[in-house]
Amino acid sequence: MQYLKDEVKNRILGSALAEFKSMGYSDASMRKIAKDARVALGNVYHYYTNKQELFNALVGSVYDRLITSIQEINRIGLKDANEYQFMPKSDETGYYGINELVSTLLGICKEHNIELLILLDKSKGCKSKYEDTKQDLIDMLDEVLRDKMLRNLKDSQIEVRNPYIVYILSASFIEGLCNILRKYENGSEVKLLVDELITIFFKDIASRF
Amino acid sequence: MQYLKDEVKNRILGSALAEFKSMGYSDASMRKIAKDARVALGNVYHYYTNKQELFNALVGSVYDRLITSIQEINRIGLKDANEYQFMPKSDETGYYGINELVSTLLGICKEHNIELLILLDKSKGCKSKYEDTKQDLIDMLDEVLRDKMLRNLKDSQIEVRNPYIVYILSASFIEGLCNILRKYENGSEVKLLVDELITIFFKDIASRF
Amino acid sequence: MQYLKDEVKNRILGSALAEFKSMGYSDASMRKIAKDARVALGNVYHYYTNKQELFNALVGSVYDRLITSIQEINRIGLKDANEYQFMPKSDETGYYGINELVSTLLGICKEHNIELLILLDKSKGCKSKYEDTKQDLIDMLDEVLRDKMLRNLKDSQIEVRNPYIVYILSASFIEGLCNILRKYENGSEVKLLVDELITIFFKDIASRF
Amino acid sequence: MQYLKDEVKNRILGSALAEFKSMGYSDASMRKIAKDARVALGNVYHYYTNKQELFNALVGSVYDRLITSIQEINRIGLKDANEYQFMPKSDETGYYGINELVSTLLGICKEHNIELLILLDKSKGCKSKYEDTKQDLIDMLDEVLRDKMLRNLKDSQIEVRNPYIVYILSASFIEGLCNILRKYENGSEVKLLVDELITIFFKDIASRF
DNA sequence: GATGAATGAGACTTCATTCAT
DNA sequence: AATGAATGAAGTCTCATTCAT
Repeated sequence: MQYLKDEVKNRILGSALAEFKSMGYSDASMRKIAKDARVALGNVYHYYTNKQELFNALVGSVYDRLITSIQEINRIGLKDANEYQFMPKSDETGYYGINELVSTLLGICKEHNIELLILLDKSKGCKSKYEDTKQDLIDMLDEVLRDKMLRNLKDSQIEVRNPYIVYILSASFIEGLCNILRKYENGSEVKLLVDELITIFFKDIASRF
Repeated sequence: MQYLKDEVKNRILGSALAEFKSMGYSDASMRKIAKDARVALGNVYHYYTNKQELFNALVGSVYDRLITSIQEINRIGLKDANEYQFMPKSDETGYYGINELVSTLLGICKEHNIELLILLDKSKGCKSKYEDTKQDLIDMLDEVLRDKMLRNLKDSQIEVRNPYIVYILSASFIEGLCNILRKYENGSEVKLLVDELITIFFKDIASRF
Repeated sequence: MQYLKDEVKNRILGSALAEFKSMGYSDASMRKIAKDARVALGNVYHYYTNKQELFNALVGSVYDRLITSIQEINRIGLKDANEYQFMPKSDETGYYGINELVSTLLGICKEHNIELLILLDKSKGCKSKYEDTKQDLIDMLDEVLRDKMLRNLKDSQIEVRNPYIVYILSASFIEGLCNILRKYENGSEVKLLVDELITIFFKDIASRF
Repeated sequence: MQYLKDEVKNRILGSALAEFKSMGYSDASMRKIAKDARVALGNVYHYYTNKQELFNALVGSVYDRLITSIQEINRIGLKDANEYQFMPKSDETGYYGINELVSTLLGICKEHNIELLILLDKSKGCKSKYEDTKQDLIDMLDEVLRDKMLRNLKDSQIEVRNPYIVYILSASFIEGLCNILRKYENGSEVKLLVDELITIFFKDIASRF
């Protein structure tokens, strides 16, 4: 029976993944999820307490992995920032910690491309921590960039009039990531595009301020 | 009574603006709009036939203005594209027609910042032309950039592996605009930030491919 | 001011007449009545307490006149019935009291054709005595016919298996009247058609049982 | 569960039948239907998509059967009419095709008396083909009678002043049918009364013009 | 008297969730 | 475990009636 159970569970998860992806959390229908999974509606509730739990089952681990990485990068970033005066980083090679973030995201994408997209772009209305994932990601990138990029610019005597431009840049970059995820489910093409995106966004960035 | 009428109308519009902004079209509640406007539910329908009409009253004129500009820019852009072989544009000065688009958006922003944001980011589910505004804007920018930027790059012997990167860039830029709108309701600060955003995105862009 | 008042009142009544006729009581809209009368909605309620009162103002006198006649005919009919054994009526000339009913109806029609139609056919949902007018009329006709026609038939040795057929005949006849009223607003054509209808229904009726 | 389902379905249908019969389509309340069926409101929508579908479930098959017959009779009637000059029908035996119509109606009545009544008399406002059933029936009868009866009268040198009298007769007859349906739910009594009604309406009709 | 904005109950309908089998 | 019927709250919208001006 354990075998059957897992098989049903996976059908539900697969069906839910598709529904959440195409409809978003709020407009996703439990009925449709059950139907597409060829499972009775009530049975979905045997496996998952409610819509939120089902959503959690799909994106929870991806969320945890992502948040952990974010915090880790933030922690290291902060440390680096403290050491900054002794060891300025080149903007050419390191892009201020973005690589770490991106490699985390790419790692997640390999197997959980859609879950990541749902988390970032389809979680509106789910009334839980997940709803803020995209914002958290943007904030984290913003923070890292402020710590590092702004210091670099300051060293180069370049004045940044309104630091909110960094936030906007972060948000735009994350949106770029989302669009790549929307278009490509295949990991390798994602990687190529993300690399291009990083270059376009951050190469020689100091010269554009 | 005329005074009262306008006052109530404005309360409804204000309440609706806030509700649509925070909830999006689909999740916005007519009940809540009425309540926040301190007006009986039925009275909202005295002023606006239905939810769609209320939405239309908020964003309709902004939409018309925006679409007109988009079509105008596309028309001119197409003409330029046809003349392209004789007179290549510099990417430094013109930024490929983005300035025209942005000046339109800035004009709208001066007085209808939030309406524009709703149109671009909160219209999902409204089942009308408004629903696609953001996509239309991105597509238009994508088209302009393909026409002009890709030709410039080709002339410079720079090969673009996957032209979808242009679309991603367009979407990211529009997202940047949205974020500026989200943050600043004041027109002049918006203008400064948008100018910075254009520079960061498009200055020397050829060198980053 | 009295002049104005009557003028407005008449506009309301005229508008209401048209609305009740085309929509029936339940589906008639007070808003439309006010609008068509070029009168503010609230003002309708100055002249008439509510929808029922407005309906009453239109059809009340017609109803009273009709009911009075019905009762009168019933009373006489009953008297005739009691005298019946001494003075049998011919079915050819008298049609069992139908002429009296019809002449009442025709009298009403001359000036209140539409009111009569509304009373008979458009009063559903008004939750008052008016709602049953048609039924009352049918019942009255049924009663008269039972008193007289059935006795005549019995005298002629004709057995009527199920006396309910008399009720059905009455209802059909009244329906015929309603259709004439629906089609013709002009009194003289109504009269001609009603006479034909009486003939078709009641001439030689004994021979058709 | 299958038992339960049918039982509930029947309760809903029964409750709806009663509500539509007494209130008519427009004034029928889904809440009341649910309540009288001892079922949650939402559950009614589990069985029937909406009010119209519920109405359709009640009267749809009856409507189809009726319309099919009407068209069939019209088709045959037309053929007869074309052959008329060579073979005039007696009004005594055939009653101009009414028998065919009536036998159809009687067949329907045996099991779907109330549904037929609702279709003919309570469908106002349902915004579908059903709304015109009674009118269709009257028109069909009117057409048949004009084709045949009026020709017969003409042959007999009887002049019909206003042919609308035929329409009135048709409508009255249909109303008679409706009244029989209203009174008797039992099929055999219906048949007897309808036969009487036909005789009273159409026997020797030429002599009454 | 006159205006029309304002009210609120009730209409149909949807859907996440619960429950009886 | 599995089913899908059943529930009920909340959604949008309508309309007779009331109320402030």
